[in-house]
Order: sequence, then C-alpha cells, then structure tokens
Amino acid sequence: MLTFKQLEAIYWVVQLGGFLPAAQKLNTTQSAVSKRIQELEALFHAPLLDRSQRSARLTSRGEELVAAAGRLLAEREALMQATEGRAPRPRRVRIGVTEVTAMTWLPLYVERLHAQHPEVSIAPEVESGAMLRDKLLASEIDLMIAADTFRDERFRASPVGSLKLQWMCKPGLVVHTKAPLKVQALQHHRILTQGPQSGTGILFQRWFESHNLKPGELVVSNSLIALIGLTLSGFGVSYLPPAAVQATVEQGLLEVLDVRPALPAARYAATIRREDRSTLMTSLVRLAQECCDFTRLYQTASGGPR
Amino acid sequence: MLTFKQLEAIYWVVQLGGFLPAAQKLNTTQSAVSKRIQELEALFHAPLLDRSQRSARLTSRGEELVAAAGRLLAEREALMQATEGRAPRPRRVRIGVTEVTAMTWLPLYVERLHAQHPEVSIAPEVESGAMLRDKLLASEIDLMIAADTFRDERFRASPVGSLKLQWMCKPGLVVHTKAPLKVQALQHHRILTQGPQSGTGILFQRWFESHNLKPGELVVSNSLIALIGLTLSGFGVSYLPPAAVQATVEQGLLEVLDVRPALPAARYAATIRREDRSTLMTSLVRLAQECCDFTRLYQTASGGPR
DNA sequence: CATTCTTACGTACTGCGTAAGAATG
DNA sequence: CATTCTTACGCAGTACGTAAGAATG
Repeated sequence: MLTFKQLEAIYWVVQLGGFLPAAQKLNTTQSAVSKRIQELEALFHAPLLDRSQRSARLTSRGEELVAAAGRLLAEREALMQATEGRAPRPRRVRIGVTEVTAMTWLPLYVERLHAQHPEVSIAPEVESGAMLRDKLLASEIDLMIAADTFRDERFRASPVGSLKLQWMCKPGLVVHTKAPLKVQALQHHRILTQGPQSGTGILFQRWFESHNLKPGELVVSNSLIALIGLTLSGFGVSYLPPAAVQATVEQGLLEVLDVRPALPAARYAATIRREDRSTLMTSLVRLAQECCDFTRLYQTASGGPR
Repeated sequence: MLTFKQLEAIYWVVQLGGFLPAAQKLNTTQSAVSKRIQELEALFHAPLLDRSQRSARLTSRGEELVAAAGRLLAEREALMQATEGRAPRPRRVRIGVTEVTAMTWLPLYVERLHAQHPEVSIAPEVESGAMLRDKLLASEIDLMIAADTFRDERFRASPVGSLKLQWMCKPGLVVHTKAPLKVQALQHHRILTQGPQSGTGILFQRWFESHNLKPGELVVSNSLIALIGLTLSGFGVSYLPPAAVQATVEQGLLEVLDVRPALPAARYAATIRREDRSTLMTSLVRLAQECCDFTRLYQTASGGPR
C-alpha cells in the first residue's frame, strides 16, 4: 500500500538533496527514510534514485513519482488547512526550565525553536524542578527541561544530556594540597546546597547519604544564583555546574575543588505529558535533544550563546 | 497525520452505506473502520457522520472531506496504475487442497474467488497434506488448505474451520447394540486409514496411541476415495468426514458408528508462506475463512455446492 | 429483537531507532 | 577518510481483532 509517509520521504529527499536532511525535516532518522524509499521502489518495481552518484539523482520513473507526490501532498495539506485550520491550534508553548538551563542553552534553544516554528509563541518559565513537575501535571506548562529526578507514569521523559557538577569555593577557603581532597574534608565546612525541591539537591542528598556522610552545617537555598553569590563571597562550599560559572572560574573568583569520589553528573531530560503526542511537541523534544549538550557549552552566567 | 487508510474508510463507508460493508471491502473489521473514522473526526475536530440515524448520513464537513478523499484516492490509484500496472503481477495463484476439501467446498471457494478477483487465474491441485507442505515450501503452490498438522516456522497458518470425523462401516459389519461402542471393540476389525502423509492419518495415529490401543489389522491407503470405496464394500471400518459422505449415509449404504470416546475433529487451516504478504494473498486467506465452514456443508462426494 | 456502531482489552506486528557495515568520491 | 546510504536486529507503540456493550428502529 502506498502511504503518505513514503511520498513525503521521496519528496523531501529530492527537495533537500539527501536522506539526512529529509529525515530531519520529517522528524525521523535516515534509516527510516531509507526504508520508505525502498518500500516505494518495491511498490513500483523500479529504482527511483540513482545511488551511483552522491547527490539525489532521480530516475525517469522517480521524476514522475515526485511530481505526483508533490501534488498529492499539496492536496492533503490544502484539505487539512481547509478544515483543521480553524481548529484550536496549540500555538503557545509554555516551557518550564530550571535555573541552570536558563543560564546555559535556553537562549540557543529558543532561537532555534523560533526559527523552526515561527508561528509558535514561546513562554519560558524558570522554576524549581519540583514546581515544574507540579505545573506539568496541572497542564500549566507543556514541556519541562530539568534533572531527570521527577519521574511519573503520566510523563514521557527524553534524555537530553548530563550536567557535570563540581565542588567549588572561594579561592583559599578550603586548605588543601595538590592531591585530591577526600569527601570527609567537606564535613568541616559549611555546605551550600539546593533543597529537595531541586533535582540536583535531591541528587546531592542521595549521594551524601550513600557515602554515609553527615553534613556539618547545611545552608539551603532555593536559587542557584543565590548559591553562586554566597559561594563567591566565601560563605561556604557548594557544588556548581561548571557550565554555568565558566567565566567566573577563569577570572579566578572561584576555585574548583578536586574531591574524590566526584559527584555524579545530573542527567537532564525533556519531559512532556504522556498523552501529548502532537507533532509540535515531539518536534520540540527532538530540538531540545539537539541543543542541550552541556558539555559543549562554555558561556557566562549572564547568558547568550557562546 | 492524515493517512490513506482513514480516507479509504470514510470513502467506502459513504459509498457502501455502512461500516460493515466498508470493512469487508477493505479486508478488515468494523472495529478498525470505526477507529479510522474516529481518527478523522479527531483530526478535523468535528463529527463527520450523523449517528442518530442508521444509514450513513454525512455532515457538511463530512461531505467536503469525502469529496476530497475521492479525489486523493483516485489520484493514488492513477499513480499506481501508471507505473505499477506494468509490473509483473502474480495473476496466477496455485492452490493446494486435500481430497476432503476438493470434495466439499472447493467449488464454492473457487467460484467466490473468481467473482472477487476475476483477473486471477486459479490452479487447484489435490495432494496429500505432506506433499502440499513440501510444495508450499518449494513455492510450487502459493496457498494450501489442509489439516493444521503441518506447522512450520516459514508458514503462516490461519484456521478455517474443523472437519468432523466419524467411524463408519458397511451396515451390519460391526455388530452392536444401541448403546455406544467402546473403542476397544474396533480392535477386532480391520481398520482402513490414511497414512502419515495425511493430516487426518497423523491425527488418528496420535489419538489411537494416546488411548493405549494397538490396532489389529491396519490397511493404509493414500486416497480418501479409495477408503470410501473399501468401506462401502465392507472391507473394514474407517473414520470418514460426514460432510463428504452425507448422501451415501442417507442412502443407507454406510452406517455411522457411535464410538466413545469420539475422534477429535481435524482443524483445518489456510496456510501461506510467511513472507507472502501481498494484498491478494491475505484476501485469499480471508475468503477461505469465510467459505470453509464444514459444518454448514451437506453435499455428495461427487461435488458441486449444495 | 435484530442490526449497527462503539468500547475495552489483549496481542501481533509493523515500523522505528541504534549501531554497525558497505560504498562512494 | 569523511560522508552518505544500507542492513541487521531488538524494542515499542500502533493498530488490529475479538468479544461484549450500547443504541437505534
């Protein structure tokens, strides 16, 4: 059976001159596009693309088909717009992110998002992870990008990358040799941390307990910005994402402590409501996966891509 | 995503005035058709059919859509015929059946098959079950309808109905009261049976062994016709499908023996090669399932539907 | 009460994605 | 050697079929 998916595949492969760009356009993989083309060739008992060259060169049958495909797809499009066009389209997407996200690649994400879906209005909100989870459940936001700590049956979480965390303090606050510090050394210092409403806060708590440690004095803040400020002033030791304080470290205002064992990285995820299966949402998640690689980001806390 | 399947559904529901006929046309179930229509209504955020009446009454949106669907489907059809029409189409189907099948509903099947697919030339072959299996594997036939005893990984077997078997003999050969006979009584008689190349022969063998019986004298034939003839002449006792000897029994030439426990019915199946996924083949299997209900057939060994 | 459609639920299978392999320039 | 496409394989989500339920005339 000839399907629209197959027609889309051949059409965009020809338009964009390759399987990979076509796959991206169609929100799928090269592999899938390849299969759909092969299905077409099986259906028509004839090769449609000439693989001997690199570029997408059509055979004569291929040309016929692509022309027809263009027509069919255009008609479908018209049909959909004629009736569905009036439908209540979710043109506003509310995106919830945590502070680190906001400080790192949110600008890049929003930029690309706008380029790809100019008709969509984007409303980013910065909240703690726990708050984001509640809002997602209550449909007050549509997408959340946060540490993958807040799992739920009703959610669909897609991993987007890991956030490295490192112990930091005001230079000189923690006296140490060149050798790595032991975790126990931290017990004598005031530790600045995020509370259990934060994904990284939860991670830290688990990690500390799993090493049978009891923190000395613990100062809890709900804001990463506040934590950074407190750490800069020498108030205590905290674990911060290097990605967010790169510039500050380079200026010598913060010292990175080499503590063993190291803190585990915080795995981040783009999470949506499970039933939310619209094309737009899957596309947003995909884009997040492309953008949100913390390891490649080096930027200041004040934001702006690179 | 709008698919051709959905368009086909609404189109044929309107053309044929109901879900059930549409489902048959599309080789699927009412349930599936219902779902596809619902998908469409979800897609267009509007009811397309008015369910308050029985008949398929379209809403205004429905009318628009059906018109468009008709166009799109016609174009697809044209596209397929333009190129695929020249393709080497499997217009010859080789059907392998066993003797019972040939004697019972094969004529009906061929008739309906021809009505539904006039372009297909049908070549029926009558062989033993084991031979049919070998031929199917060797692609010497395309479809086999036989007792479901010859399973194979490479096959796809669809049940088509059960063939009742009963012990029979020349009237008076086996002396008995009105009470049911015990199986053991048969041991003293010559038993006419089909060999292990036959599905029912295998069934019989298993059944006999599972009751810890040792047959007295066993006469094996490879042909059901031969068995019937031998039984008629009083040469021995055999188990025959009533469906195939109905008339003979009614004429008083054969006596049905009420033996306990009774022989199990032989489950029949329409079997094709697993990789054979063409529309035509699935359609043939479906048709077989509709036709091949032994219980409803009453006809003479000389054949001809009813 | 028969017919027509819907709903619910378990299953099969298609089609997808990952990852490795081949081919090309 | 990098890029582009194919192939193999395991998994998941879809879509199907069965069977029971609701609605209609």
